Amino acid sequence: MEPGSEMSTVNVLRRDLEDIKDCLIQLSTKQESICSSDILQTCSRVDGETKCCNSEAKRVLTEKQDQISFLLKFALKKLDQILPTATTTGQVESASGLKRSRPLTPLRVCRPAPFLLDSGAHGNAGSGVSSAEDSPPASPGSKFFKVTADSKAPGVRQNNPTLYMPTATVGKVSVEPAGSASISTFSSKAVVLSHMSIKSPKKRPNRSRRDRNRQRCKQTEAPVEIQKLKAGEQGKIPDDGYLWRKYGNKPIKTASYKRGYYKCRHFKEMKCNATKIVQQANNDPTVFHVTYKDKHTCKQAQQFGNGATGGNPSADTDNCSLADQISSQAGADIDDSLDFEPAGGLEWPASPDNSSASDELFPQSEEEGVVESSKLEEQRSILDFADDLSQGLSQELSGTELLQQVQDSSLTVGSLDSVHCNEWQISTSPDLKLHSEKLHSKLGCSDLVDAMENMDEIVLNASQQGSWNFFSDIAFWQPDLADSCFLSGN
DNA sequence: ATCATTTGACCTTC
DNA sequence: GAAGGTCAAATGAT
Repeated sequence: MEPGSEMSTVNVLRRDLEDIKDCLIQLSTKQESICSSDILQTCSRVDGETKCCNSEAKRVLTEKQDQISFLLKFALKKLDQILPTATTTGQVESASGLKRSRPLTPLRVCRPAPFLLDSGAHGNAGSGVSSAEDSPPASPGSKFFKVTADSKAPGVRQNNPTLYMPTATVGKVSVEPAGSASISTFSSKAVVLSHMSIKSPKKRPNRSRRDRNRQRCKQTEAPVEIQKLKAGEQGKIPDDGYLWRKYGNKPIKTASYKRGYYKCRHFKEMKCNATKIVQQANNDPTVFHVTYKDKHTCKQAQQFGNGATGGNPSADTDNCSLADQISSQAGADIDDSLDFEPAGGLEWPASPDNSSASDELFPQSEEEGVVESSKLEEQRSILDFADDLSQGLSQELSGTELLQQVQDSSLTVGSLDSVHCNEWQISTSPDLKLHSEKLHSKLGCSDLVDAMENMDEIVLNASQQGSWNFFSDIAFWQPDLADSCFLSGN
């Protein structure tokens, strides 16, 4: 891939994130309207005065409210952190004269209505203090679980006694049914042999320590790129266009699936050091996290132009960048996002060595080029968590779903009927429709849920085009960002 | 026979 | 000692 086209993909990704963020802000407004809407005020008042309101329905609604509030806050915070860091890019951007087309929208956090808080389940009843700020719901069946300070999850630090995260895998904390440990046959033969005091017939000649260190040193200096790819045909590992040879397969303690190790097929005759490690995602077997190390120096690199470390030649051969795809979707109406491109014909800085352009944008901190496995794990954790967040948002941020739940919960008191709900939906968010249309024209999606799903697609497309570094490099460039994304509170 | 994959020993790091 | 990465013999597929 040409560095320029990769950068334009990153630009598009940024714009999409900004749009999604704007949409989230709109929804936050909507959520605030939920909290203060006459409908719920009426419900609460009636409940307080006549006790005729369906308390179970209110509890469900409250829980939903809390979850939405928390997710909104989390998403906004995450996006707020990603966007300014990604678009500011420190010296790089200022040096190249890049300017934002519009200022970042300040973070807005919705507080659920105090009157909705039950004293039993959620506490803070009547206190006027938001529960979403301090204690997201953790009721049975909730999408949240509690992480204590001694957790090994990334982002969990001392002095942060409690935080809440969506369920499923987060860092090294995973929620799995007891007894689900995989049965490994690894080293079984060795165990038997050692039991029988028989030494394994396999014996490799010892390499000198200096040679091994030299090799390891060479490996750790290799540039690393993480991509997240969808399964190929029949659920097999995705084809990235390069020819690889598998040289290892290992069960990993924290992974449900074995990790595959691949070398460039020309590693011998052309001394190509490119390798990749393929790990199937725990929660979604159709998703593969592929870690590319070192560049192809073989004929494949010449054939495909070898932009990124592992690269994705098939994406290069598409001759159609993500920007092109979205532009074609949006037709002529790209509007103000166009001036987000480098002004004055300036190009994004290209990597002199033709490696991933985002290496320049998001330089690795500390010892440059040295990638520790723990950081890779952290990146994977972040990617997994992004999945969870996206899924959670898709499920929870549906206003219509919430409305449906209200309507389905036998709340027939006073004005809480479908007509008023619909009116409320229209009236409380006057800009939502406009924004949705904008999103629709740009991304081909009609509402926030679609937007979030589309985000996955965008990210997937970007990853296939070698731009996954946009996210993964953020974790390297600013590791604390990954941490802070997980923290609740201010 | 050749090539690719699997397997488990060996290695380093933590 | 556990865990993960790599090597090369063993095995399987064509």
